[in-house]
Amino acid sequence: MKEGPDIARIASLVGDPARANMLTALMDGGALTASELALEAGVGLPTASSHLAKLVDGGLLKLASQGRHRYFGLAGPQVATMLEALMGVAAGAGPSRTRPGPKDAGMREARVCYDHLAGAQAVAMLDRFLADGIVVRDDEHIHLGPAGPSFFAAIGIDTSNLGASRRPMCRACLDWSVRRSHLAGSLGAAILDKIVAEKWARRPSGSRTVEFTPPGRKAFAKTFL
Amino acid sequence: MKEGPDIARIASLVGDPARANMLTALMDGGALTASELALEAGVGLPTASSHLAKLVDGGLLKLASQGRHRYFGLAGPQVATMLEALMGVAAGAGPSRTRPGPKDAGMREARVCYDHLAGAQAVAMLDRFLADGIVVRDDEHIHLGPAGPSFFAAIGIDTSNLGASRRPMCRACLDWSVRRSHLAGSLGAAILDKIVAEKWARRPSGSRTVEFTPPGRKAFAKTFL
DNA sequence: TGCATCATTCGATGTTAGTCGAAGCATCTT
DNA sequence: AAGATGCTTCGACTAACATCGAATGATGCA
Repeated sequence: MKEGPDIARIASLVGDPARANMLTALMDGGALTASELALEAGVGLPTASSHLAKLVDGGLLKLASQGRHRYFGLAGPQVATMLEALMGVAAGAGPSRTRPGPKDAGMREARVCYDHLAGAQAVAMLDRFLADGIVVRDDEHIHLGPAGPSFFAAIGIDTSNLGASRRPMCRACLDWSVRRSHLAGSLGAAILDKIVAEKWARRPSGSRTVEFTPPGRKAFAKTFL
Repeated sequence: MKEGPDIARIASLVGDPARANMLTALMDGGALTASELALEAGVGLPTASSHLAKLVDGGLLKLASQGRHRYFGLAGPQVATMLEALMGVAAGAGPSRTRPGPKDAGMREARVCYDHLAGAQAVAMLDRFLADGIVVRDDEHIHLGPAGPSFFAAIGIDTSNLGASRRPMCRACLDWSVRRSHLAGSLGAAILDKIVAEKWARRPSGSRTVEFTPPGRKAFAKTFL
């Protein structure tokens, strides 16, 4: 009767509210200490420690000990993708979706997903990339298209460098708010880096939203849309 | 502190082993009755009923009452996508990544997925069907192709009969071990029936593996590959 | 070396939720 | 109408686990 990977084991890890809060707090790709995560989850320090041990043991979190601080972060991009997929179902199937506040609207528009851009802007960007042959989609995988290298070279992103790492350059990541895919992988990360480096947008601390400045939004649209 | 969709709510739904088994059993997009799902999950009927009520209430399953039967199926493709993402993390981050035993190897090669063949052999079979125009794929749906009726008639499967049922004849089912699609639906079931009827393979009780006999494997390859 | 900070472990408590037997509904068949 | 089948509800039991207070361990600083 048991077939395939043990899905219940890791789903139950995410199933606890305290742990779920910790995981969502880490979805921006950063790493936090146990105390910070305890505050984030709204539980005491011993409780948080117990939860974190389980998450690390379960392979969802990776632990980086630095001196007396112990930083916890998501184990990898796959975990972030899984959490986004969960959010997509939760948003659609939620019982009574509390009306989206202004902050929530910003989240739908542009936010950080692990280390790349997500939200309506990110989905529109991938659409344009596909339309212009900058990337091509092969079933589930995404590859650099014929127009890709020159396009990215023109804006200062060296694609030949990105392929060197063992990490895939392009990946499709399902957007929970738009319910369509956006671009993840090292290329997606490089694009977010550029947006921040050019000061087109800023990332308020304590939130995943990405707030474009008025001129920054124009520049982003001109370059990527 | 609470932000975004209630991810823990639905993760905890998947977090119970019995419910997880039910959901994976429904990943081919088909619909099963409460009794069948109880058997699938390895729990009693009252327990299964309780679980199913929670899954429907949580928006993961949709219920189709037909007479005294009540068919449960996944609420939508997003749910399947989410489960797939969970499997991806579970397969990669699972601590019990024990070396695949002989039984597991058999599972990857050929197994039963509800009522049709799955595994490497099934994926190869669908590839051949697509290559020869026996079936054609239209985005997500699969239809009988121009060469289909005569092909199946030659081996004793009457395709005009299969369309009569309310159940779709062809359906794509994602294979968790190969990560590509194989053929489900009543046609897939008919093929598995033929394999068993011809005694090309046997199905050990208590397992989903399909064990081909040496001559049976040859006959299967000659006919379907 | 001593003190302060950060984090984990231990023990105890309370709540939640999965489980099944028996009974109750609803539907189809004869 | 009577029986059979499929499923749900009720009630009680059990087990797992989240939670916190207090104590212990680990690290860095003065």
